[in-house]
Amino acid sequence: MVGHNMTIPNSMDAMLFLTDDQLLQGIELMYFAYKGFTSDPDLILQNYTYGRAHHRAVHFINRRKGLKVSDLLDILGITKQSLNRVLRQLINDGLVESRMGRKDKRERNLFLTDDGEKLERQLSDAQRKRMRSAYRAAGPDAVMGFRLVLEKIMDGDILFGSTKIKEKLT
Amino acid sequence: MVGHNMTIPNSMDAMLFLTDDQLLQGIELMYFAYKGFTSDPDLILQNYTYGRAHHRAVHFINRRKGLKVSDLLDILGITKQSLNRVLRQLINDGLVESRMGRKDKRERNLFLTDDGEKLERQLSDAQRKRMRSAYRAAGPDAVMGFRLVLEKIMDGDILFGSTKIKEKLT
DNA sequence: TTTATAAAGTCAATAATGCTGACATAGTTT
DNA sequence: AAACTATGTCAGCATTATTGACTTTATAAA
Repeated sequence: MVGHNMTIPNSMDAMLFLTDDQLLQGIELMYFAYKGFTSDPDLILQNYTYGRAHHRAVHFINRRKGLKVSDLLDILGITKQSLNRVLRQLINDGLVESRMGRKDKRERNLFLTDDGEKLERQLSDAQRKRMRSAYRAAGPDAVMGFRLVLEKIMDGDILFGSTKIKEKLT
Repeated sequence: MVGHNMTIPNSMDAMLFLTDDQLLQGIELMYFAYKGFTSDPDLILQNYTYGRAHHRAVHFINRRKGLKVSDLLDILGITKQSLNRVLRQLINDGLVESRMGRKDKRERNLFLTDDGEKLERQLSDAQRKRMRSAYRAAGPDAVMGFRLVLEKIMDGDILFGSTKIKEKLT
C-alpha cells in the first residue's frame, strides 16, 4: 500500500514543505504578518479622520500618478460607491486633485497635492521602514523567495478568473 | 561626495533589494497576495451568514482545540465585545462548543462541533489548495525565504511592543 | 443627428467588523 | 469578607464594504 492514494514525490524531503501542517503554518504566517504590515500606518491614520481605505487610495494614486478613477476601481476591487466616499473626502480636504481627462473629458485623472504627498510619505515611510528591516534581516535570497511565493499566491486568482492583478503591479 | 549620507553597502548588488522601489513593490505584493489569499474563503462564506471574523475564530479554535476565550482574544487582538458577537453566533448555530473549565470554572474551553469541523474543513481546503499550488510552483527554497521574510515582518511588532505574536504560532 | 453607451458622481439602505463604556454574574484569591 | 478575574452582555458609534436606482456629461454608433 506504499504510495497508494497520494502524489508520488520526487523525494520525501522535497515534499515535506507541502504537508497540511506546513500549509496551515504558512496561512497563519500570512495572517499575522499582514496584521503587522498594516499596523504602523493604521496607528498614524488614527491621528486623522482617515482609515485604511484612504491609505490605499493615496498609495496607488502616488504610485500611478494621473490614473483614472476606473483604474483605481480595478486595482482596489471595490465598488465606485465605496471609493467615491473616500475620494470625495480626500479631494475636499485638498489631498487629492481630480483633473478632467484631456483626450476623453469624461475621465478624471487623479493626482496627489503637496499635502497628499506629505501624508503618503508619512505612511509609506513607516511601512517601508518595517519592510526594509525585514528584507535586511532575511537577506536577498529570502526576499526572492518571498516575492516568488506571493506572486504564485496571486496567480491563484488568475487561474480562477476572479481578477487580473498581475497587470496592476509595475 | 560618493557614499555621502547613505549606508555604505558591502556591494551595490547586495543592497539593490533594499531600494525604495523594491520595498514599494514588496508592499503592493503583500497587499495583492493577501487579497487573493482571503478571496477563496470569502466566496464560500457568502453562502452563510458568516464573514471573515467567523473564519478566523473557527480556524484558531480548530488549531488550538480547547483554547480559552482569553487565548482567542490574545491571538485575534480584538476586544471581547467584538469576539463575543461572532462566538455567540457560532455557538448558537451549533458550530462551536463552549465547555466550562475543569480546573478554573470561570474559564471556557472552546471546541468545534462536527458541523464546525465541516465548515472549517471547507474553508481550509480552499485556502490550503491555493497555498499548496503556490508552494509547489515556487519550490522549497522560495518557501523558506517566504517564511523568513514574513517572520521578520512580524518581528517589527515585537520591536515596537505592540503584540506578542511569535507565541501564537505553533 | 438622434440614440446608445460609457465614465463619473450621488443618494439611500444595509451588512460585517471593529471600537468604547458600563454593568452583571460566577468563581477564585487574598 | 473583600478584591480581583474570566466571561458575557447591552448600547452606541465608526469604518468600510455592499446593492440598487438615478443624474450628468461626453463619446461612439446607428
